[in-house]
Amino acid sequence: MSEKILDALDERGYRSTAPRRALAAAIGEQERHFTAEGLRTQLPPKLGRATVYRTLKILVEAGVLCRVLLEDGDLHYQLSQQGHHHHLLCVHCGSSQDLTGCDIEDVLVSTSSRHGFELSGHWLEVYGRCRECAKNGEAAA
Amino acid sequence: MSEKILDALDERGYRSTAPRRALAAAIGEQERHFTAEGLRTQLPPKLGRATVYRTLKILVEAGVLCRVLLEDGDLHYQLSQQGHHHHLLCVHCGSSQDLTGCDIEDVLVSTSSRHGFELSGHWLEVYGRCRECAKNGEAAA
DNA sequence: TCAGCAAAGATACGAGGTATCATTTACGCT
DNA sequence: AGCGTAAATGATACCTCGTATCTTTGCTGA
Repeated sequence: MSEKILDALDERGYRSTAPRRALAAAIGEQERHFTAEGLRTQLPPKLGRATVYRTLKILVEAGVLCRVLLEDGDLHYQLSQQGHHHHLLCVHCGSSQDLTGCDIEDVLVSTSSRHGFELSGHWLEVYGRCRECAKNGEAAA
Repeated sequence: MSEKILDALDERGYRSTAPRRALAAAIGEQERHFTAEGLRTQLPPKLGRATVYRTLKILVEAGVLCRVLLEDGDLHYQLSQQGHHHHLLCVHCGSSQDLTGCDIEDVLVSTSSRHGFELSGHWLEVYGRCRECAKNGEAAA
């Protein structure tokens, strides 16, 4: 996984450095969406704060990572599908799945045009319970 | 307009104070979504920063205001329709319209359930050009 | 191998927001 | 109307997240 990240950097002309390799490795180990500061705690303290933020920014621009907006407004990061997609965020266990084949585009276009609105983009996050938590929750919720 | 804000506070048992009346009046005058700091510049400097943030928070919880997420990640506030709705944000002139009668709910429910996901909420912002800007833009864009 | 430029790390800064706490003020009660 | 109490305020300190600056380090192509 971390190789894919490093390759993406390489392709864009970014240099391969020790801090970036450490970051790529750490990101590869994340099982969930994560924050910049959370990631930092899993890295050598030597690795500067600015470097973490700089690298995350680059990776988002490169499409390797995407931002995830949690229900409480916290901004997290996670490995991304290429291209446009949305997230199903489980409010119970915190997991997330990517929602590809998003058919809301069509609805949005037609709804917007009814308002005379010429659509150029949108941001959507979906909150709820994932399959696992919904199943377990039937008894406990 | 500001009376409606004050009434909403009263209904919830909040006291009517001079700072709150000033805030309500200022909010009533906003023609667009605004930020906490932007609002503050239109208020007597005497009025504390904490008071502004505290009051905005209360008003969001009361449903009087809603948060608007701009495309660049900035968080703004604006007077809200009661209940669930979304925003059409014009990236050109900065205006916003509320999008009621949102038919994406149905699409979301069915799409989510295909993933075994039990939907509880969502956050959607739509970006594009409003009728005015689209019209003027045909020549200039 | 070494010059040049990208990147790192340290640090300071800034925005936006919250916690604390002493003082002030609204308002229900009599 | 006056009073006691709890709520609200304003000042201030603090926190988080992120960016700007600047010197030093180190990757990489010729």
